[in-house]
Amino acid sequence: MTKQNPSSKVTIVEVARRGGVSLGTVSRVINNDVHVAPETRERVSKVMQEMGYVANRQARSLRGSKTNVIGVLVPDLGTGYIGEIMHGIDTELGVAQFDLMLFTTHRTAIKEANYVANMVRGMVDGLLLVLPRNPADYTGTLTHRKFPFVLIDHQGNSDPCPAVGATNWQGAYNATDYLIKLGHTRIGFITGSMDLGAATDRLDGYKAALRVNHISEDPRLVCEGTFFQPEGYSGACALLDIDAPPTAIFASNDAMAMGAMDAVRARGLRIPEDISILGFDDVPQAALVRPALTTVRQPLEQMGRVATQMLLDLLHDPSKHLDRIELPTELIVRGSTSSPKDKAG
Amino acid sequence: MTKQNPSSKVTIVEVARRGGVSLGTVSRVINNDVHVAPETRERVSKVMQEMGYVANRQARSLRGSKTNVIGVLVPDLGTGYIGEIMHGIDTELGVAQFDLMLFTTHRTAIKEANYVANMVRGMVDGLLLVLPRNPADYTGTLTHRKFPFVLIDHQGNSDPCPAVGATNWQGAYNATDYLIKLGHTRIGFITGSMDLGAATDRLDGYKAALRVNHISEDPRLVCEGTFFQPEGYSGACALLDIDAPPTAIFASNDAMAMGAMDAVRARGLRIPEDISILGFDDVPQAALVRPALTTVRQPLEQMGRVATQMLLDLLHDPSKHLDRIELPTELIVRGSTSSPKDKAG
DNA sequence: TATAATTATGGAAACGTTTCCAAATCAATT
DNA sequence: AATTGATTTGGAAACGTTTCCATAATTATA
Repeated sequence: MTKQNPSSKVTIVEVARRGGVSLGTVSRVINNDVHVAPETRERVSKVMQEMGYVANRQARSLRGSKTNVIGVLVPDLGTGYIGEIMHGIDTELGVAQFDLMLFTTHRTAIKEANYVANMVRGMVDGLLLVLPRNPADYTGTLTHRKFPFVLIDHQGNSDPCPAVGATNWQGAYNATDYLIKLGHTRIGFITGSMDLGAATDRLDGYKAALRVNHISEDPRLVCEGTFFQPEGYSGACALLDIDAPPTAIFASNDAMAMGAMDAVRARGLRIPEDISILGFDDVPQAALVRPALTTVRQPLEQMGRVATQMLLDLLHDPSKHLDRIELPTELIVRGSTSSPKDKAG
Repeated sequence: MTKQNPSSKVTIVEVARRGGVSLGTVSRVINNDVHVAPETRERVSKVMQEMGYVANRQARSLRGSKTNVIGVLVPDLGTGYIGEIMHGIDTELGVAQFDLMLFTTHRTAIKEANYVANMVRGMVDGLLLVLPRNPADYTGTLTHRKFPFVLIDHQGNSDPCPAVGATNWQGAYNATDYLIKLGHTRIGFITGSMDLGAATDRLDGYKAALRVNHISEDPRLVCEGTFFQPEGYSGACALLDIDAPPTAIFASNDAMAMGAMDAVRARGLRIPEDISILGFDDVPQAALVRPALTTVRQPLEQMGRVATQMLLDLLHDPSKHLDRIELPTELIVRGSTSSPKDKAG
């Protein structure tokens, strides 16, 4: 390696001088412009390599008015759920040679909408909004300003806009139907945050499956939560305390399902022999826990990938009109569910 | 609101024209320069507000050669461990008005070192390296180029450089000593990746506590893992299968401890009555699981905060010489540990 | 009142690129 | 040999700031 002076900044003009060409030519070499003689290209390339040239992103962005960076707004990190989505986003951005700027909601809880509208302006070419809480606050502004964005995992209960979600209703329906087919008739349900479309859809899917199978709804079997693990614990406790307790508990996400598993075990009951437990999401941990959790798989990683592709599409052709996409959920049967043991036995 | 034309870009020159002042004056207003008449300041501020002016980050960075962005390199996301650290980083960056660019290692596994050395150049003012695998690859380059960086949670087994860690040895020592004081004499240990300093330190702390308490080491009680949950499961199974199985299992992190809990329960044994389980890290989930996990708390959030402060310090005064900092670990006693039941009983 | 000292403002250069236009080189056609 | 056409290259403007220097305006001092 003959790197000359790695610490001092080597710009395009240095390269031009040393290569005996003009700025324009160097730029053309960098950007693979056709209009440059093979011989020149090679010579300039060699000089760049030797000098350890690295393009200045700000200058490039300033001139070209695109940053090759996309912003991702997440509520927090550290959950398997977000982790999976991020993985998908990250993978797809990697192949497209984009970088990722991370914004977390907890950091600027108050002025979130303003933040999205202003701060981000000029720093990123587009925005991926993961699990937005009240997207109506910004989707209007963003649409109006023609700023490219895609929502991930939020029910478009307002104006239609580019979004990626999963078939929550169908997933919950299938899972409930599966429990019924196993022989369960009293199935407890722990909801998610009912202000989220995903949560209401799952509840509706559950109810629909009961109805279709001619099982009457029992309000005492439905217990409200907000997607956090401790509510799975307390919810399951409440469900086990009613007169005719359920033989299966369907939690609206895996975190609550794991809380429910703990509650069931704390009562000295066995899973799945005494109580079946079913979750939603299929976070990586669901397969690692014992017994492994039967759950409705949301293709989280894929959702991240698809959303990213949509956004890149949008960047490429801003006039393109994209709408909500729903990816299919899938029931993953593992060890936490089985037929109820015979009551008479 | 009298925002004029939010979508078209309003620059400093527009503001200057409309405010009847020069570019320089507008810039001074923006940057709170003292040399501007109060009256002028107010007038210009009002114009900026009316026109919805937002500074262009690239132009600013280009001129000032600082981006107000710091880069964070993480192995992956979605673990509570990383999540906590990120939270700390994020909080501290928030108050300092910095933004966060995220790079994940899994994305560019191969050329990680090159990536750090080049791609990042000019995009960020400094780098936070979380759980770097082989930092020797880049610390050299970074130091040489005088690029500010701080390592988080890696044993400085090579040259001294700015880093934040925790007292792994002491934490493991204390935890083991606690188990011994409870009456345990056969304590199983599941290691982390032995290529990481943190893992070897924990093992050494465990051994030291045994030695001090005159308990002879039994190699069969030490079982190698790499910090992943399934190894906690298989490790615990192996430990339970030996002739005189342990009455307590100390896993090198919480993920493996949870795997071990599953294994113990799968054998029909109770926690902590039959077997005590002890973890390391104190991830949020440790408190949520039942029984709640006794563990050695690493102040992860604080480690993220401290590292960020160090980096910001370094940005402010590049000549400053910072060294490794170790934050104290703390034993958090919860429900997964107790005295061993009397063998004779 | 004239001069010096202070403060506020305007003007222009610079940051490192990209891109457009014009000039120059070269081969091919008449 | 002269004209045309294609290809390669140089030169300069532009992107939106910040910062430095000089000038203008104001106040204080002699």
